[in-house]
Amino acid sequence: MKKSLLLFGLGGGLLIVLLRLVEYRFLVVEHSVEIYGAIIASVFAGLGIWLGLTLTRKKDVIVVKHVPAAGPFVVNDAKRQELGITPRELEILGLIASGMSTREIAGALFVSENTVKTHASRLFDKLNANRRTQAVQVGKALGLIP
Amino acid sequence: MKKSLLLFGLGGGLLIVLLRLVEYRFLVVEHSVEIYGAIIASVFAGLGIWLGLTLTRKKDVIVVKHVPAAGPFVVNDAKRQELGITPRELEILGLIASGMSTREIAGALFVSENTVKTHASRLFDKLNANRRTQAVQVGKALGLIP
DNA sequence: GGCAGAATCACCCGAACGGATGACGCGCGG
DNA sequence: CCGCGCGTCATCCGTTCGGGTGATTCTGCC
Repeated sequence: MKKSLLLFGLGGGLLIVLLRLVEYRFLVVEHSVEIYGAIIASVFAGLGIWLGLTLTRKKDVIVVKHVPAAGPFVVNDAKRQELGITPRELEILGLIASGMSTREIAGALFVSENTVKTHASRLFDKLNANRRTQAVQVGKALGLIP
Repeated sequence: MKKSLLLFGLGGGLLIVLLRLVEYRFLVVEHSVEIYGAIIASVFAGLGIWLGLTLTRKKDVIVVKHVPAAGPFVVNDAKRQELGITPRELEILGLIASGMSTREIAGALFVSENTVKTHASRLFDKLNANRRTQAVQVGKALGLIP
């Protein structure tokens, strides 16, 4: 924090000196005072914002309590069919959401990893996802998984 | 927030006009440019600080969509600290859960991908996860994320 | 004023994942 | 019977992840 203030001060000083040095070269023309002022204003406004942010950061921390969830989950079958997602694919989605890897899923379902990958690919396609985490997120949003 | 910006702009404009009006009355003396600049700098630095503060206070306005009886979510801070998970790591967890890739997260937080990877690694460590989907699942189970 | 915890960034490597494509078998309905 | 949807399996290739290590800067706190 001290460093921030120091930098701010130095920056300000430097800017003023700098502007002073060039004022008769580029800036002092008819009515240039406004321009000069505007530049200083902009720069210092920016610096001020930065300083304000730097000085006051670190304060979030939210408190809370846990929310017990809703009733028993039922799949949104309408949505499922609407998107053309097959039961098997939905099954894979569930397992993905539970944090399992492709290999683990293959093992659990007694199929090859390639098969799981294929299902997953088609699933991602139908969900407009290209990452499994994204697929999970979308799946939840659509009520396909708990 | 829009209002803040508006006020800021208006204030700035007014100040410039004001300074312009009085510049030949009180300020234009020998070497007054520095004084003029310093005043503007100070004022705008102050304004910037204020703006920065105003703009960034209160920023958690998450969603909570169509879920039936679930109250607004709040982090299980006890659990967080118990596991030694830092706020930053928790932030990364949230973004991961929302389906973002490492690269996207890096872009969103204005840090390098390496940094995100480091946070994620430590996070997985603390959550005993070795896949991001697993981390998400565990995180949800512990009430760290919605 | 210095130490401990964070946050930041970097590089490497092997494993996992995602995308594209092709193929085969099976059951069901026209 | 033939097509179609579904489930199954495969290979290739490029990208992303995860894990390991190390280093530097801030920042909070005693």
